[in-house]
Amino acid sequence: MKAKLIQPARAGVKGRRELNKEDKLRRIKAAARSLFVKNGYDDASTREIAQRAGVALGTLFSYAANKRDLLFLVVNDELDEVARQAEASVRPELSLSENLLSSLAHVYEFFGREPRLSRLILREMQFYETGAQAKRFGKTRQRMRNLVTESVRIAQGKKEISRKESPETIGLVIFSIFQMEVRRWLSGKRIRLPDGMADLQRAIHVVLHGLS
Amino acid sequence: MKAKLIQPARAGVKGRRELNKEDKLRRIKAAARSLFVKNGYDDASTREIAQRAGVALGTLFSYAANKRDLLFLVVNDELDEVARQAEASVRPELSLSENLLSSLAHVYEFFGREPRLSRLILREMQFYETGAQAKRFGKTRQRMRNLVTESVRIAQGKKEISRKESPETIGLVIFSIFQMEVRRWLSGKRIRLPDGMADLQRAIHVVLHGLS
DNA sequence: CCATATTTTTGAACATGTTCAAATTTGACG
DNA sequence: CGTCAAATTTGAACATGTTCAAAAATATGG
Repeated sequence: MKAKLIQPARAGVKGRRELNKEDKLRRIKAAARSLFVKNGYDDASTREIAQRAGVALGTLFSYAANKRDLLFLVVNDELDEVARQAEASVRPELSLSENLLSSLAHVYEFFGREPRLSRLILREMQFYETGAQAKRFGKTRQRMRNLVTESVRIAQGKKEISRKESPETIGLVIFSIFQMEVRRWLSGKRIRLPDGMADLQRAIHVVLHGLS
Repeated sequence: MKAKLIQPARAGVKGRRELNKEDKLRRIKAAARSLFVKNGYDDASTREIAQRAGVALGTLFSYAANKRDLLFLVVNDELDEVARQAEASVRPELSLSENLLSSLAHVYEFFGREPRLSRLILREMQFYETGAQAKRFGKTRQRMRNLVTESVRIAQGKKEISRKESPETIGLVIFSIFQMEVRRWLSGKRIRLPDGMADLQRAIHVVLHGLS
């Protein structure tokens, strides 16, 4: 392993090289996004994406390891922002149900914006772990799962729910339900936010109030 | 729509044509299965599958609409059998927890047999609805979901659990948890049946006994 | 500004999924 | 068996994801 021979001239000063890269990345993201949405994953060709971004075909693959990674490249920034909003919406004074629904509403809103793209994401993310962008995606999902667990912990602290089970176990159950509900919602013909949230609320209600 | 001009000579008598098709289908299934398991989905080439099955490349695509359908072609028979076993294991005299775990154990056993293939199935099935084999897969999944709902109905009939929620709603919640647990199990490094079942049991326990 | 090293871009080349017109095989009927 | 029509198979042809050696662009040091 050789050390890098060249460092940026001065911190905070961007050379031509860095500026060009940033601009290319922006163009590639925009081109990929619009074609994924317009044509779907399989019918969005890398050649057309490259052309629309104004770069050669090979350049695409120096910005994303492969086509799947290109998909994650498109959405990872947006998902980070969604996770941030979700985290910000948790309040200790609210009930568990209220906290869960207000956090997860941000995710529903995001996935509902481009259902077609969202289906691609949910399909391609399954068991996909290699590639820088996929790793980043996994981190964001973990943040969401931790957020649910944290809401559970708060509720247990207020004795709103039993402490017989660990917050991690309960959080995992709720997060599982959430993930499958989102998939079910996006599988439907008409994708309306209130319908999806109502189904989610009903499912969470079953867990919170139990079957005894 | 023209009616078929030619019918089999006599019912129950198979001509050369039909026999050849059956044999080719068997060979194609076997070849596809072994290469999917050995190389994974992406690295199992249709050319190599065709060669191993002793047919031309084009023939493959008259037996399966596309590569994904080829994957389902491989497992649909086995999954039908799994669903049958799961249905047969439900007994009215058992507790809900016992019924659920003994049904779903058959599915765990199946997916645990070839984890690599199972991951492919779970990934490729998401939001995939076109193609004959995919449709058949969906039917089998629905059977499993109905089975869970039926176990819930039995438990409600015996007043083992509350009737405040419909069996469908409760069944969906449990089925969601099951589906995500299987995925989580198959994502792990070491895939051991007892571990997976223990996690599933813990998750189901949370729902059954609630958080009040 | 020049020479040189490093980074970045390029597109031809390759491998693979899928299509389809032509060739082959099979079945029906005299 | 010979003839014809339908079903089935074939593999060349095409489009697409991905690689990589060569070319171009940029930074560094004199």
